[in-house]
Amino acid sequence: MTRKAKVTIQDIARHAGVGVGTVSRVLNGHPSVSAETEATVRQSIAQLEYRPMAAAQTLRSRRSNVLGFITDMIATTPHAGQIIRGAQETAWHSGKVLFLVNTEGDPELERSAVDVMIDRQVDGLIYATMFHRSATVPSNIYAVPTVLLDCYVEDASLPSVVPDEFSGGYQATKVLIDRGHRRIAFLNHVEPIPAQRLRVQGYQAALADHDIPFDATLTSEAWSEPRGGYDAMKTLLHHPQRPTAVFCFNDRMAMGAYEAIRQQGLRIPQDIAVIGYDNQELIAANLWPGLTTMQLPHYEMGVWAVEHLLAELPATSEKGDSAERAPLQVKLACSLVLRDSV
Amino acid sequence: MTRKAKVTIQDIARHAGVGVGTVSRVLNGHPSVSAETEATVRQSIAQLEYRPMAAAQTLRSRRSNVLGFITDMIATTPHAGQIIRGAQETAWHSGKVLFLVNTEGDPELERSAVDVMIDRQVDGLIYATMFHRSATVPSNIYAVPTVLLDCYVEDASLPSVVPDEFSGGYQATKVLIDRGHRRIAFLNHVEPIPAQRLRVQGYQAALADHDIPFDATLTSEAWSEPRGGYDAMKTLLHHPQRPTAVFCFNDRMAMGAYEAIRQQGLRIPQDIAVIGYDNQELIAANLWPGLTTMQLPHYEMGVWAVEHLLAELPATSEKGDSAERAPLQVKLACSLVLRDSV
DNA sequence: CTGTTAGCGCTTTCAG
DNA sequence: CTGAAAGCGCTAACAG
Repeated sequence: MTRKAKVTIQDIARHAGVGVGTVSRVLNGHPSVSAETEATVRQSIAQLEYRPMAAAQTLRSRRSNVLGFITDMIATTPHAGQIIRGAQETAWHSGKVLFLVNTEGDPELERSAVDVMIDRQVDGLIYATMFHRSATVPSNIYAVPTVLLDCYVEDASLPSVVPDEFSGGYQATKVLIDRGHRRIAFLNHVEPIPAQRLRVQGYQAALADHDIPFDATLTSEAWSEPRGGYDAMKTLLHHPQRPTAVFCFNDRMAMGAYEAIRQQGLRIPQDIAVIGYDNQELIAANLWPGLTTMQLPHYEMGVWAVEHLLAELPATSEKGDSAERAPLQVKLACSLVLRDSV
Repeated sequence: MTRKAKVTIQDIARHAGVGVGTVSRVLNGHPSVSAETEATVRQSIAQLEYRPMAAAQTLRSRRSNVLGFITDMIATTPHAGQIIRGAQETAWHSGKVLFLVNTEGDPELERSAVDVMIDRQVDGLIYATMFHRSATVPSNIYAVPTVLLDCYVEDASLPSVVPDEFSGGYQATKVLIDRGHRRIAFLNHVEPIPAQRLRVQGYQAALADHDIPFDATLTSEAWSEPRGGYDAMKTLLHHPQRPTAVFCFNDRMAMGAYEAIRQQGLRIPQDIAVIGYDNQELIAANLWPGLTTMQLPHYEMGVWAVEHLLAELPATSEKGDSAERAPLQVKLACSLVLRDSV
């Protein structure tokens, strides 16, 4: 294997008969280069297959064109993929690449992950969690432009993007209402996480907007697993005035609800309509009948995070200290995935 | 925000009263430094909270301590997470970090991803696919130490690590045989991919080893989805000599098989034992009864890939041109996940 | 064992 | 508009 020596900017300069400065200028799209010179240079670049060495650029310019992605989620959830994909694709289209570190949520690891990112001069950082929640970030993260994904800090000192759980809960409920249902049960998760609080609020708001009185006996809380959904649904099925529809906190609970409903000899959606949340393909698409559910904006959050990060970056090098405005706290809409359970 | 000036190796040298070379030496664990000097230097480093700048190190030493991870899979499968996690964690423990690029399998994108990796001086590359298959890699990948993950190139010119599908098929079948079953059906996938070919071979081998004649009427092929499993199972259930156990190509098919079995009023595992493949938590753990299945070595493949890559890297800088031995083609075992369906 | 000295490849003044 | 020159922070080769 011939050790093909690295082609440097010097080689291009020589080949094109110009100075290295000029080559650098065309490389960086600097305006003050005559069209003619630029053409020559570009040709040399193409001919010698020159590719600038990132480390040298970073050393000199202090910008790496790398974004750090720190998360606690890779292992745990199939959602992770979409978030990362959204982030990575968006970054790629801007000529950036992603450093990925999975911390499993270990604070010490998070801190050193941030340090490592800083050592590598990342242009910005994305801190993502595996489910929508309040987060505590390592303090050193403030040294780098950062956006929080699927989480937020209580003091809103960092921009963040999360799903709009309230409107998701509202929408899901409205689908049921629009189908003519009036007795709509809600099987909620037990832990007081944002999704748990907000989805049920959306549910109540939708009810209120359609003059349906809220009936507390139609709601219950359980672990958001098939088993929890099964148990909760079973109980609900014995309600003196059985609901005609049920909104489940997530698809896993819906899976359990399906089982309870089936065991009772009832049909979905004729006897009871079911709607879930999360659109976990493996469950939702494969249940019978297919589960109508709400899709979380994973991909979109990944996109937003990177776009926002890039927008915040100092356009040129030293100038324009950002206007110190309050960090955006963005909510992205969840979308309805219609199948056959309503 | 006070723009805290970067602490450089110069500052440390000055602070510790030594030359920069010495500082660099302790940083890189070079042996020829007196314990005393080293202590002083380390103290200065700690005191000034010095952290070396990666770009400068890379520029000078030509090693970035970064590994590239190119894949077509992020979006598509929940398996991806485990592979990435295995790779990332292993890399992290060796002080490396991962560049992640998802190509969706687009060859042109793959090629430029490799170029970008090279520009960034990655120490090595992992090329991972979303399911075990033969791959065609961009030719420029040969410029960097690379290991293939969950795929291989036909000419075996690159090291690769894949699951041992044959032994997995064997094991799964043996579990059934050990439970006393003799009429064991096999619901295979239709596409001629390695898993499809090898799992059934393992199945046949296990049968043969236990003096059970292979009965072709007990095997069938369908799309590896719940629907395919459902249909195939339904047919099988009308077999004049009904099987007492069924080995499904994957958990999705098993899911369909469950439905067919239930509709027939049969019980799992009393009337028919079922074993799947993939251990897709969402399905396998939540089916009732819990599905016994084979776990693919995702995490382990990630670990292996990184370890192998690191082992191949030139230990020092220029020396030791690797012995040009044939690239390893490794198979990693699948493991049994016992639940209640057998 | 350790200080000094070249650069690594590139960007960015500073003069023309 | 463009060439020349000065480093960015670090490592490695070379003298001591």
